[in-house]
Amino acid sequence: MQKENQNAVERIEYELTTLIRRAVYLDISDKKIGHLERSVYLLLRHLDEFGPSRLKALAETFNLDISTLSRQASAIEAKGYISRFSDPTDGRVSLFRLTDIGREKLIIDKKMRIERYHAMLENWSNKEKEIFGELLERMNEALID
Amino acid sequence: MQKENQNAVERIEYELTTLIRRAVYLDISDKKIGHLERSVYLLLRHLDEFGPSRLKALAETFNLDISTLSRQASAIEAKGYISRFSDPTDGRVSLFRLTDIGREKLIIDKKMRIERYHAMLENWSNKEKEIFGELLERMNEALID
DNA sequence: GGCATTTACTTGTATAATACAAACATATAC
DNA sequence: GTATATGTTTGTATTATACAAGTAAATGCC
Repeated sequence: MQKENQNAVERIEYELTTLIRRAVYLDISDKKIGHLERSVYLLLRHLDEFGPSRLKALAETFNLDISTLSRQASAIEAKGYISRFSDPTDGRVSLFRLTDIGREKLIIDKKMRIERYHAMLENWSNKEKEIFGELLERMNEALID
Repeated sequence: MQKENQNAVERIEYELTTLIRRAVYLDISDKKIGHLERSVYLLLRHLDEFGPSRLKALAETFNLDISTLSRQASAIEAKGYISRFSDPTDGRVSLFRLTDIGREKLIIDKKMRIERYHAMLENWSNKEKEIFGELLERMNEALID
């Protein structure tokens, strides 16, 4: 039993390492899903899901330096996908929210991503997809430090 | 049924995107597993598994430009983890193989990675781990273009 | 058998994402 | 009201990457 368990974990380690390499590549290749960079997609998705956020909170969410988020957000703002407004209770804070254009772009890309996944997983049963989603969610929980 | 399927795929899309962000972060953070960079680990692992390889083949394996692999390999060679020798049948080709030190480093890091995964997945049943490994492998198949 | 073309790799250069540190603006504490 | 803390921006350095030019070796063709 110990041995089987060892093998299963070893396989997970191997496959996850491979998956990350392939997925990161896919994201920057010609076959990239949609039009938004992964970082932009994640930021828009976060604002859509959690509402207006400040830089510091976004940096923590994405495990990136605040300066990095500051530049990312400025770039995305320049594209018109998010807009900035001052926190009325604290003049130091910039809050960002999705613009209508940003929401539209997000919806389009999300749709494309989901379609791509549908195609990749077309020969999986519904049950398998459900289980995979659940296990991935648990894996993500486990990845939080 | 269509709806459930849709939700399952949506969840997979969401969780995978999140997983990639977390895993990439983990890899460069203080809590990084082991001592080797992910790229170095992957290269050593590949040489261990498939034997001596040339740059072009490695670049294709990792979906990276040959020039990138050339620099990576030189750096890893300088650390003494791999060594270079000429293909006796083709003087243009450099072949790389693991050195004893490289193999040792690989074994150490692999062990640490597997231990970390063991810890993260400690409350998963053996059956769940097996299924997750299998589904990840199928996902990786699906990610090949 | 020697020149043209192809192949494998290295090196030069540019770009993008990132972190860290310094600067700046605003808020809080005493 | 000044000193300190907080939130953000900007300057600088580093790293990973791609693309293009250069170099060395092999292959093809007459």
